[in-house]
Amino acid sequence: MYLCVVKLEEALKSNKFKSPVQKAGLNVLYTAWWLKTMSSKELKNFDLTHEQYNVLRILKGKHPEKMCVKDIASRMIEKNSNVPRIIDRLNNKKLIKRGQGEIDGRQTVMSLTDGGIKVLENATEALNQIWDNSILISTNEANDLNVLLEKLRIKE
Amino acid sequence: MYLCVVKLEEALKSNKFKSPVQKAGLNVLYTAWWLKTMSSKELKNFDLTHEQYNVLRILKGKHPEKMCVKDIASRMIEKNSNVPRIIDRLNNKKLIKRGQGEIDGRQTVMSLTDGGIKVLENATEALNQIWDNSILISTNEANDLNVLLEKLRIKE
DNA sequence: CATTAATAGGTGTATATACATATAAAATAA
DNA sequence: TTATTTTATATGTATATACACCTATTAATG
Repeated sequence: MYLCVVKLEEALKSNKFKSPVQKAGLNVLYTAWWLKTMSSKELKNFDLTHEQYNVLRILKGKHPEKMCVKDIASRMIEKNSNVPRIIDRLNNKKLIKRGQGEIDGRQTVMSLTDGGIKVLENATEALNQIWDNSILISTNEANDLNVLLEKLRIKE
Repeated sequence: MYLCVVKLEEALKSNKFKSPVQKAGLNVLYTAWWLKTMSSKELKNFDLTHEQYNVLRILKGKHPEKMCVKDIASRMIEKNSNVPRIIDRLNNKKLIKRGQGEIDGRQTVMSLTDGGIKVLENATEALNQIWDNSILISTNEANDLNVLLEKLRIKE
């Protein structure tokens, strides 16, 4: 199974990398796909996509305060996510409630419903378990990884 | 601009991470988005998406040999890519030519056209330059990153 | 105040992802 | 050889991404 492949060379059936730096970039892309696929499989049990889960998690951070679309968007991992449409789907499933902003009439504001909180809690527990069981690096290694990834993203 | 944000805490406007390991996972996801967005902006100049470029690059690896859909799919970074449809678009743009497999009649086989080679070369040059200018880690750091990412993907 | 500019969000389109199902050819078993 | 299973690919659908453009407000400016 693809999810168990370790070496990037095996995963991409290639060992022609321009440089260790290019390989690291491809390795980040592949690892992200690996993480996302693993998470999505679990979230499917809760009828959630990765992005829908992400919006619920963000709303939880301010609960019971309401948040507007822009605030949510700025906290998404993938910044080009189309939040209004993800919101639509969560609203259809009654996991959030949505209304007009009272101070600023342009804003659409939303907050979790009780059902949304419940689903989020269960999904989070399942997801944490999957990550704990599947990501077997040590805390020190995780810290090193965080340093390197942030170094990678530095632009002068 | 988002693309210049360094710290994950800033990027996600959050500093509530369950653990360094969880943060590392989110960091991988965010860094992948960062890399993809940067690359896509450049590829747009060549009327290519990231995935279309990926297929061209894979075909180049065997050129002038033909490759079938399955072979291409197995080399994609994102394994759930729907290769037949990406192929369709490359074929419409005449960057590849497509035909029936001669040995195995089920297969669709394709290879780069001269135009495809040209576009790929130009896009690759531009992309390499962007990566070289934007990813400023050292070779040693890249090697460390590769080790850590592969460690992260180990399942028992 | 009236006009103009900026902002928040909605909507449309092309492409991609994730996954289920369909179809035809090939491999295998009976 | 015929029937069955497997394999390679195509296709359909729901959701997401990336981005352009539209509308309603709010903010800024003369």
